[in-house]
Amino acid sequence: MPTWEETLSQAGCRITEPRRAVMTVLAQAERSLVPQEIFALGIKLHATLSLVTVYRTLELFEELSLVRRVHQDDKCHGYLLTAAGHRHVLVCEGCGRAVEFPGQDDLVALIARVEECTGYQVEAHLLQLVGVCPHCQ
Amino acid sequence: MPTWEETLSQAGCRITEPRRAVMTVLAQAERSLVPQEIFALGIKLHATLSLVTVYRTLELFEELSLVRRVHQDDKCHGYLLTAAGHRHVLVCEGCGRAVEFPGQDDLVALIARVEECTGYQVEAHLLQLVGVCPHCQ
DNA sequence: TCCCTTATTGCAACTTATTTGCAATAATTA
DNA sequence: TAATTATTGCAAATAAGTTGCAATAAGGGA
Ligand SMILES: [Mn+2]
Ligand SMILES: [Mn+2]
Ligand SMILES: [Zn+2]
Ligand SMILES: [Zn+2]
Repeated sequence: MPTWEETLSQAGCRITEPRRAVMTVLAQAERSLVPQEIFALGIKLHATLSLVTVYRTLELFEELSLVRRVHQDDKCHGYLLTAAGHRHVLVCEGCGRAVEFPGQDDLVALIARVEECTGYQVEAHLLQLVGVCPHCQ
Repeated sequence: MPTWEETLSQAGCRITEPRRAVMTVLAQAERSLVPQEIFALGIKLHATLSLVTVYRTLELFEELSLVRRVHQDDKCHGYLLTAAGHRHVLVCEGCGRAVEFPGQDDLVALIARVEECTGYQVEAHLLQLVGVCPHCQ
């Protein structure tokens, strides 16, 4: 698996200080962060970082699948670094800490059944679990 | 299962024209609608309806589990009438038409495994499928 | 290493989206 | 029908996200 720098380069994008800052912040985070939070932490790493750039960077990173967006009841636009190969996320409702887990196979049967019943052709899915992390129990 | 009017009454809330309008709009919708859309349709049923009231009504309805919020890549705040007993939703990426389907059981094994692996205690889940409806195929 | 080209940034201004205070209104209950 | 009080709509305030544009800084080649 390529590094994020390689992914950027191969996409013809430049590796810049603001992008480095955003990536570092996300890499060190132990829960999903909203743009505002990423900005607040990122400005410590790159003094001239702007919120606008955070938005643009997240959009780019999401396109390149470097980050994933998590949906919660309250805040809907938290961002999380994408773990390689994993697809699903489990978020702690106490502290927001999130872990990713594989499990594609578990849904295959379910999806087949739903397709049969509804006539829809399922192309993607969003599975997100909410719970309490060991820390918060 | 109680009607939405009963649910409201039992919660000590009043059954008003604006709320009736919002509920009617959602009941007639064949896809999830954002507040703005609900307002546009609702004002035809209740001429003095305001967008502010739509927001407040949706918040109330969501608390009472009368409506559910669907999360999509683009718009994250679509609302859908809650179908009794059902938990999951399948949204058409073409036209937005949505159907709900049961399937709690399918996730039991997966959730047990995830709890084991992560130490989290899973309390809820968000499973949303995206596909193409028969209409759009 | 220095230059050149051009992707990227940050500012400022703008557009939505959502929230809140408050007086007027309308749904209940007696 | 009247009294009570939840609810509404307006106006104004926030918050969230977007866009135009000139200044800046990657990074490929000389
Ligand atoms: Mn999955
Ligand atoms: Mn969302
Ligand atoms: Zn926690
Ligand atoms: Zn469709």
